[in-house]
Amino acid sequence: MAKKRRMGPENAATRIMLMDAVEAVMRGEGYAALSARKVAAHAGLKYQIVFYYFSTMDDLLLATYRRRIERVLEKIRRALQAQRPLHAFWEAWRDPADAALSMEYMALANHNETIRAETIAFGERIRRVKLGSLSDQLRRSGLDPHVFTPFAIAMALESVGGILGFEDALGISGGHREIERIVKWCLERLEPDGAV
Amino acid sequence: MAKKRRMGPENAATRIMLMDAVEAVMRGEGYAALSARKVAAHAGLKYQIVFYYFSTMDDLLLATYRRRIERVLEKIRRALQAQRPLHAFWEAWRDPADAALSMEYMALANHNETIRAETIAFGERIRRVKLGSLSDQLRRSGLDPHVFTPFAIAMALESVGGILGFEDALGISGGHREIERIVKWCLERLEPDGAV
DNA sequence: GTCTATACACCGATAGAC
DNA sequence: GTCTATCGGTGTATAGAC
Repeated sequence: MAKKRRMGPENAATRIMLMDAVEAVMRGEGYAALSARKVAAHAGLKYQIVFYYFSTMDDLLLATYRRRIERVLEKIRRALQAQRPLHAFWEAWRDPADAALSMEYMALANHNETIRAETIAFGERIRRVKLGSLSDQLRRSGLDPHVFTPFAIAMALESVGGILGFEDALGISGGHREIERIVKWCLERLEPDGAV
Repeated sequence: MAKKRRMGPENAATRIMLMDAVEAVMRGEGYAALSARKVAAHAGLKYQIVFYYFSTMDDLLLATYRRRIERVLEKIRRALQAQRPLHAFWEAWRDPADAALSMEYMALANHNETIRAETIAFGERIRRVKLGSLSDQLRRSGLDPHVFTPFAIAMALESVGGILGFEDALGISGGHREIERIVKWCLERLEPDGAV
């Protein structure tokens, strides 16, 4: 795996800047536009620097994706520790800022083997985090616990929130207030205001 | 717009083959891998033929996307004319075969202006089709019609079905049976079996 | 209708200078 | 740590032969 070429340290500031640049390029122009030249230019450097810190472009992409996964997991964990976890989860996920980037990585996962493997593992970890936090919360909702499982509810919120965020990012807004209303209605039933 | 270069007719068989090839490449390798060379090779021809039928690569992509939009709309229309429209819609949308391709176009819409415009217009048309078909069906469900509007329900099904299809395509299956159960439970309430 | 020939830009990656 | 120089490969697009 390791190339003979000499490589920079893992904790260098430039290394971080390059990963930031990857996300900036992906957000703005999509993963197809990713290139060592563009990434380095975004950081104000010559493109060869990329290969000093990362052995291949794929390595750079993977490192950036892993960093993002940790950040997203942390965001979810924090939301699930709120007084009303489902409400917090919904608000966090609905953010359109990350929707475009998520979509990009999802498309990428379909044909890039390393990103795919990472995405599947990511899915497993998300599932575990959700299950651990929501089980107790839902027992008092009065709904059939064999139908409305914590994971099912979390995934429904995640799916609808994700699509909503994507459409917002795209400039579509038709029908969104309707959706918000139905989601809020459901959340209120699952997590009543006073019931701590 | 029109280039001076001579161009082939709109109804040529090769033209269709090239659009088929675009979808095949996008499914297998993603939109980043799209190139005149790969598309033509997939059709067993030299890459220059692409520029005989399409003035630019962007033109080819747009024509292929428009064809797909019409097909998807037709699929939805057919589903909504079934005895139980929501059930049919769910089954149709859950198909993982198209999930990868949809994801690809969604990511593309975020930074390709022509695809974005087409996607927004597509969203409007879908909305109209749904509203026209589902309004009557839902009046007898006994649920608050101000909360459970036809469009909101259709979008919920669409979102969850889409994510499920994507995960299936990726090889993730954890939790899917749970989701299926909750969706089926909801559908059964909204569209009881005997109630034609 | 499809091909060869040609143009020029950009890509990832390496070796070695400073 | 970052640069210059250089490599072969691939990309879009055009002109013109068959």
